[in-house]
Order: sequence, then structure tokens, then C-alpha cells
Amino acid sequence: MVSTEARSISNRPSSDAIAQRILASAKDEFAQFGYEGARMQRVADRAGVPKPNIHYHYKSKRRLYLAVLETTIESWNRAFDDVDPEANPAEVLEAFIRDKLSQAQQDPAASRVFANEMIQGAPNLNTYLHTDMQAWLQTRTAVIRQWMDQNKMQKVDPERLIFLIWAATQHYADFQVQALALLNRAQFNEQVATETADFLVSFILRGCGLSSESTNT
Amino acid sequence: MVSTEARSISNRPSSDAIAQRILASAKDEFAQFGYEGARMQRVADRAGVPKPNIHYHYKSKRRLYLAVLETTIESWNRAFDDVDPEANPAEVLEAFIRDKLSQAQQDPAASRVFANEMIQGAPNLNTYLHTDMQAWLQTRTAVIRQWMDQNKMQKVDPERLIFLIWAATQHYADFQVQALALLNRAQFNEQVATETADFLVSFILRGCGLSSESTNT
DNA sequence: CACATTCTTGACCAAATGGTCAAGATCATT
DNA sequence: AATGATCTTGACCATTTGGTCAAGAATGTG
Repeated sequence: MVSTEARSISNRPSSDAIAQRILASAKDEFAQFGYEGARMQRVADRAGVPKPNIHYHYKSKRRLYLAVLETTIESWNRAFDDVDPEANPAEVLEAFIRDKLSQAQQDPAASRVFANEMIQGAPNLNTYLHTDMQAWLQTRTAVIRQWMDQNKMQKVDPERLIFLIWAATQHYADFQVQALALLNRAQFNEQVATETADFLVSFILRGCGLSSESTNT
Repeated sequence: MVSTEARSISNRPSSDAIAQRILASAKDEFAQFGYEGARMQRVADRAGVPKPNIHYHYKSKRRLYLAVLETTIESWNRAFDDVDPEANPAEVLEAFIRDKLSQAQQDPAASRVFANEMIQGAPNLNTYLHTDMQAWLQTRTAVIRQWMDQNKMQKVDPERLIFLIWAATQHYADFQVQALALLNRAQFNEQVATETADFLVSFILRGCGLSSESTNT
């Protein structure tokens, strides 16, 4: 991995690369401790740079946090984004659930940053919730309502269906320690993720009246 | 409301009452900001007492937090506690879901304190997760397995079923701002709670193969 | 090579933090 | 009322916090 421009003879990582490393460290720090609990010094240590370097790339703790939030939101909307109303509801929902869970496994920090922000009352995302996110949700629920109108699936509250899928998948990121402890597993690896995804898909599809088979383990 | 012993002529609240008020304020503070983000001064302000008074009743911030965690855990295990294996699975699960959601509505702070502790990696509840909570879970999953063996319900992973119920109900406490924003509601009142409970009950029971009716809104 | 620009960093600072302490207020008991 | 125990609180402290600054190192460009 090289920097933006091919740099000739240097050992120092590019400025961009350092900014990226700081952002990644900040994500982990904010994910674990929330905004107020996060410590700039720890972010610096995680990133392996002196603290003042952070303030060169990000004006303040708050700006750094907002930058983290932004990247989190970005990776948020990727899923369930291109839905064809003519497509099979079961397939679309299954893809959505698996994608969400995959995100939770591969980047639990993102999920936790978001969770912290919500628990705290969304002081920085209130506008987002009432604009972009609501708009996003409405396009999805519109499709779901269409499916229900066409009797392609059980009639359920579409908003709350999405909430349930969010909650059930993000649970494995936010409450990972709890899930692992209670499942007697050491880590949230591919196997656990697959078992979980299979459970969620079959359970939720059944809840939507979309189960192909009737009995499953 | 009077203190432990009938106090004759005083305006000062009993020591116990103040300790309680501090604990309640601390719960709100820790719920919102997590352990590291919580500020003793804010706890004092919320409780309406000078800061040193907190340290008279609770030795340190950590002890105060542990006290909060304890009361949270206490109110946690109340639900789903007396399950009769001969009882109707649908009724038991419905009661569990409604109870959990009622808790989330009436005491969201408790849910958020727990969520923060989990997100943070359960540094103070790791033992609890591997002992008491696991034991609690096992007795419930045992009953569920029995129901499945008797073909009283769909065969699903019992642990993950419990997780899903936890996640789906606590979601409305931890992500209350998000849910309210996206549902276009001002507050999580009785009506929203009922609608949500009805959705969750019918959806989850259907997922468990326990739906009485086939079509519902 | 010169030289301005970008980037890094050790030393530092004002403010905030968890916590202390001793003086005072209130209480229960005699 | 006297007294010892319990409880409250204003003033204070050592440490940590987010943030600054100026000196220096690396880099791109003429």
C-alpha cells in the first residue's frame, strides 16, 4: 500500500496514511468509551503518533469524532441499497440480514460508535435521523409495503421490521462479549457468524411469512 | 414517603433517601455517558447534593458505578423467571416479550447502563456473564428445548431466540431517539409501546411457529 | 541548491477531574 | 441538656484532560 502520490525515498508514511490511522484508532476509542469517555492520548497511542499530531490533522476532539461518525454513517447505508420491487422478498431480506451481520462481524467498532451516539441521545445525528435516515427508511418500507399489498409476504409494520433486523444483527457487534460468553465461544469467527446468520434468516423470514421449509434446526 | 424510621421534626431527607437519590442520578449519568464519560459533579448536580456528599455514601466513582450495575442486574432477572414447562409456550413467550419491553419503556436508563457495559467489553460483568447469567439462560433454554422436543413449537436455536428477544426489546430503550425519529413520534408513550409490543409478539411467535391467526397488521 | 510549504513533535498550559479533609450541622440516646 | 455518632459541605489538592506553540524535520518546486 503506497500513498496518494508515488513517494520516492522516504520512511515516513504519507500524511494521508497517518490521518487514516488516526481516524481508525479514534473509531476504536470512541466505540469503546463513547465521546466523553474517549481520551485523545489513547487515540494517539493506538495510532502510534504523538498527541499534537492528531491536532494537526483534526482540529479538535469533537471534529475527530464527527469525522469518525461520518465514515460510520457512510458504511451504514451501503446495505439494502438497491432494492428491486420486482425481486423476491425472501431473497432481498436474506441478503440484507446477511450483509448487516457481516458488517457487524467485520467492523463492530462502527456499530458501537453508532450505538454510543444513539444511547447518548444522538446529539450529533439528530438532523441525520430526521432527514437522510428517514428518507432512506421510507424508500425501503415503501418496497416492503408493495410486497405486502401484492400478498408476497405477511402484513407487518415495515418500520418495526427493519428495526428488528437492525437490532438483531447489531446485537452481535454491540453485545459481542455477552453473546460469546453465553454461547461458550471464544471469538466471533466465521462459523459463529454463519450459524447466527442462518438462524436470523430463517427466523425472520418465517416471521414475514416467507419460510420455504416448515421445520428447520 | 418517610424515611426508614419515623423522623420527628426535620426537613432534611433521611440519609438512605439521599443515597437512593444519588444512585438514581448516577444511573442516569452512567446510562448516558458510560463509566469513563460520567462526571461525579454532574451526578451531584442531578441529585441536588454537594459532590463530597456522594463520597460519603459511595467510596469512589467505581463503587458508585458497581452499585448502579448491581441494581440494574437485579431488575434484569425479574422477567421470565418463573416458567412452567407445562405452560403454553405462546403465552410464556408473549409475557416475556411484553415484560421486557415494559421494562425498556419504564426504565430505559437501566438498559443503557447495561448496554454501555457490554459495548465497553463487560469489564465489570465478565464473571457474571459466565456464571449467573449463563445459568439463568440455561434454565430458560432447557424449557424451550423441551417445548421443541414435544413439537409445541418450531425448532430454533434457543439461545439465539433469547438474544433476538433481548435485542429487539432493548432496542427501544437504547435506540429510543432513533426509533422515535423514524416513527415520527414525540415520545415513547403507552400507545407506541403497545403497538411495538403487539408487533413483536405476533412477529416473534410466528417465527417460533406459534401464530394463532395467519394474517395480522 | 535554496526556500517556502507541509508535516511532526517535545515542552508546556489552563481548565477540569476524582477525591480529600476538617469544620460544622443534625441526629439518637441518656 | 449533654454527648458521641452520623451526616453534610465549602475549600482545597494532585493528577489528568483537551489543546497550544514554536522549533525542527521532511518534502516539493524553482
